[in-house]
Amino acid sequence: VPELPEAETIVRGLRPFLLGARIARVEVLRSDLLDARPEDFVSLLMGRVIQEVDRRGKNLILTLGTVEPTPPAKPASPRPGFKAGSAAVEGRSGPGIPDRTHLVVNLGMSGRLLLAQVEGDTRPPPSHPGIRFLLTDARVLVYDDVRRFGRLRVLDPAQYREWSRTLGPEPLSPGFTARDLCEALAASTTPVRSWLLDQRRIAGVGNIYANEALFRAGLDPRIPARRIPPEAGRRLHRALRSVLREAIGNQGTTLRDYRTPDGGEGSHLQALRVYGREALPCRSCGARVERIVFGGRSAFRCPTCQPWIGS
DNA sequence: CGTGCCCCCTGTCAGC
DNA sequence: TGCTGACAGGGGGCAC
Repeated sequence: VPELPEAETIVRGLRPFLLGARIARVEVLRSDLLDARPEDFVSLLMGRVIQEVDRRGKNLILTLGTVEPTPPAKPASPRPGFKAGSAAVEGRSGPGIPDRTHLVVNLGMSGRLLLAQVEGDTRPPPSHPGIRFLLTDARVLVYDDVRRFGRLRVLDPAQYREWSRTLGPEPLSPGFTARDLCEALAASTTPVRSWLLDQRRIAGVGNIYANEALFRAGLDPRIPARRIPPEAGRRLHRALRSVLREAIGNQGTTLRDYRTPDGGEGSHLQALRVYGREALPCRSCGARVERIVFGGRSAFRCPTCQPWIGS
């Protein structure tokens, strides 16, 4: 489910509860969720403290700090000339263990990151737990995923930068301009809906918001990217940003699996203009919305509001 | 390198 | 009621 607005909602919901928490133990129940060997995955996370909770495209990013130095059992009297810290500050990190690591969580179609064992929690327990992160305060962060299309990986800072570089710009960042979009569109012949889904081009857009943005911009999803004139490219830029912002305001779109961190549903479903509305009247002109399948996925289009451009 | 197709996996729903 | 096929928010691998 999770596209950018859903990932953003999850991050905002979890952040206040996770910052500063320490991972005491990690249980891998479904190792096919990992690329790494389970024992390596676990050892990279054990004892670490969650310092940041963020998002990159559709991915959730937990930045984990070095283990805090364990206080010595008996306070050793500092010897003269002892440099405070060099060993202690590194904590348990030794050769090959970086100070900071990033846990990258791709939720696939049905992944959820849930905080369980919380005081007074009445939500049903995770139905398909895949990875359990046991925190030192007895709470448990659970990665739950019915279809197991999700992936979790731990990257050191250099690997993280390299991975992040393979993703396109964040569509909501101020640095992502209409001009950038127009120039990038001009370089490809692929249908614009497929173009928008490619994470290397823009990070975070999935099938729902690609279709919704194209409706708002008045563009047929099948138009080759490079045939979109600059004027329409600017409309698409504005449409993308507005639909993503509105969806975040609505806490995302719950079609089926997606839930906000507190177990609620995102309310953007009712705001959708074309996605999933095959044969229903266009909200703007009343014409029948049509479903077109290409690139192996459904696209939705109002035939009058989204005319084919030139040919 | 870019593009299109298949597959990963489970659940749900429409149609017979 | 039960079976079968289509389809679902994603993305990696492979052939062309």
